[in-house]
Amino acid sequence: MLKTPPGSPTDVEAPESALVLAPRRPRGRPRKTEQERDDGNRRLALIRVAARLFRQQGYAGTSTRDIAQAAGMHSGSPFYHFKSKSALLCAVIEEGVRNAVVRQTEGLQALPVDDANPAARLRVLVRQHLDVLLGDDSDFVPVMLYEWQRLDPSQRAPIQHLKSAYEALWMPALLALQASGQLRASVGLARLMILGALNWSVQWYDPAGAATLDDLTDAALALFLKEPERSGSVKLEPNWA
Amino acid sequence: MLKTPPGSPTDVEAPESALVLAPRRPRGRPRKTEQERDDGNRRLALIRVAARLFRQQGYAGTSTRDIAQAAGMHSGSPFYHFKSKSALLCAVIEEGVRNAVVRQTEGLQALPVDDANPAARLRVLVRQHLDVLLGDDSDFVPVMLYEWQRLDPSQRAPIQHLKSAYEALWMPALLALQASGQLRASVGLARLMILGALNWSVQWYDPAGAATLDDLTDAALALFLKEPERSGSVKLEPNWA
DNA sequence: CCTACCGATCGGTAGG
DNA sequence: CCTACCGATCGGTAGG
Repeated sequence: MLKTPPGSPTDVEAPESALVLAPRRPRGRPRKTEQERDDGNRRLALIRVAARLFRQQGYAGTSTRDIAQAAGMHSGSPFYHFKSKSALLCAVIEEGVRNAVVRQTEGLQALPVDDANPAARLRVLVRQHLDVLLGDDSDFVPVMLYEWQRLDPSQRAPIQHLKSAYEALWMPALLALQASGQLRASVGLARLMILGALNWSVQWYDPAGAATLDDLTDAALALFLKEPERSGSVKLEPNWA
Repeated sequence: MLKTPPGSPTDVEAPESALVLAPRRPRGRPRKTEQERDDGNRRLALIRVAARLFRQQGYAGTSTRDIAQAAGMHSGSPFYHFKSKSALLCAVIEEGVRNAVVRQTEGLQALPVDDANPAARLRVLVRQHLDVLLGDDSDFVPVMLYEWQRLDPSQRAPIQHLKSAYEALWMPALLALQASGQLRASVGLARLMILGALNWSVQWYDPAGAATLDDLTDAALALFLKEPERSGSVKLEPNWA
C-alpha cells in the first residue's frame, strides 16, 4: 500500500492566520472525496429507509417517492443510486442476510472450543436469530422473509448463496442434537420448523410486552429439545445486546 | 323446520313431453332467482380468484383489473360486488378463517369421546392446519397470514373474533400436553411457535416434492412432543383428504 | 442529486 | 354487470 509521502501537496495545511480570510481548505480535490463519502452515506441512508418502509408497508405498497422523501431527497434521486426499485429491494435483502451470516459466525466462534455441547450452539443460533429479526435495526431480514418472492430469478441467485450459507450454520448443531437424542424428526424438517417458529415472531412479538428475547430463546429450546439443557453449560458473551 | 308439503306448486314437474317444445321452467320469477344465484356465484368467483392472485402477487401487487380479468369481467365490475379493493381482501380473509374454524371443529368432534389422549388431538389440529395452508383450495389463509396488516383496525375487528376462536381450539390439547409433561414452555409461547413452524411451510413446501402433509405432521409432533405418541392411539377418519 | 416531465396504470365512479 | 371516464399516482428518464 502506498502512503502519501510527508510534504506532498495534499498534506499542506494553510497557516491558522489564513483561515480567517480564506476559510476553505486547499482546493486540490476535496470535492471528489466529499462526493464519494456522501454517495456512500446517501446510498446507505436509502437502504435503511427503504428497509423500514418495505417492512411497514410492503414492497409494492411503498413508492420510490415515499423512500426519497423519507431520505430527504426528491422523487427522482433514488434512481441516481439504484437503477430500479427492485435493485433497492435487492440491496436491502443482501445487506440483511450478509449481516446475519456475520453475526452468527462471530457468535459461534465466541463459544468455547469445547464443542461437546450442541445445545449451547443451538442457543446461540436461536438468540442471535431473534435479535436479527426483532432487535434494533432489524428491518432487513423481515423484508427478506416477506418480499423474497418479488425478486425475479436473476436477482435471487446472488442472495441465494448467502441464504444457503446462513442455513448451513445451523446444521452441525442440529445433527449433533439429533445424534444425542435431544432432537427428533429429520434435521431438514427440524431446521425448517425451528426457523419457521422463530420467523413467525415478527408477526406477534411486542418489544414493549412482558417477554424478552431471552425468554423466547428459553421457550424455543424447551419446546424443541427433549431434555432440559445441562445447567453446567456455557455462559454466553453478551455481545449481541 | 318446515318442509315443503307434497303437491305444492314448486314440486310440480313438467311432463317429459313438454320439455321438447317448452324447455324452459315455469316463468314465475326465474329471473330473480337466477340473478340471486348468479350474484352469489360471481361474488364467490371474485373471492376465489382474488385469493389466488393476492397469494401469488401480494395484495398491493394485484390490481382490481387483474382480478376482474381473471374472473372474466370488465375493469369496473368488481366494484358492483365489493365497495372497495380492501373489502374484497376482507372477504377473502374472512372466508378463509371461517372455513378453518369449521374444519377444525368438525375434525376434533370426529375424535372418540375418549379425550385422554391429547397427542391425538394435537395431531388432528396440526394435520388440518397443514391442509388449510397447503391443500387444495388453500389460498385464503395464506393471504390472511401475509396481508393481515393491510387491513385497517375497523376491518380487522370482525375477523379478530374468528382468529381468536381458531386459536382457542388449540388450547385444551396444549394444556393437557403440558400437564402430562409432553410439552414444555408456556402454552402461550408454545402455541405461537407451533403455529409459526406450521405457517412457515407456505414458504417452502412443494406439493410435488417427497414429503407429504402426513410426513410434515409426523415431523411436527416428533419435534414438539417429549415422548413418542402412544402407538395405541386413535385412527383418524381420512375426511380431510 | 434536482427539475421537469413521460407514458402507464391505479382504484373508483356515473350512468345506464 | 358494461362503458367510458376521472384524478391521482406510479416507476423511471433526460438533461443539467
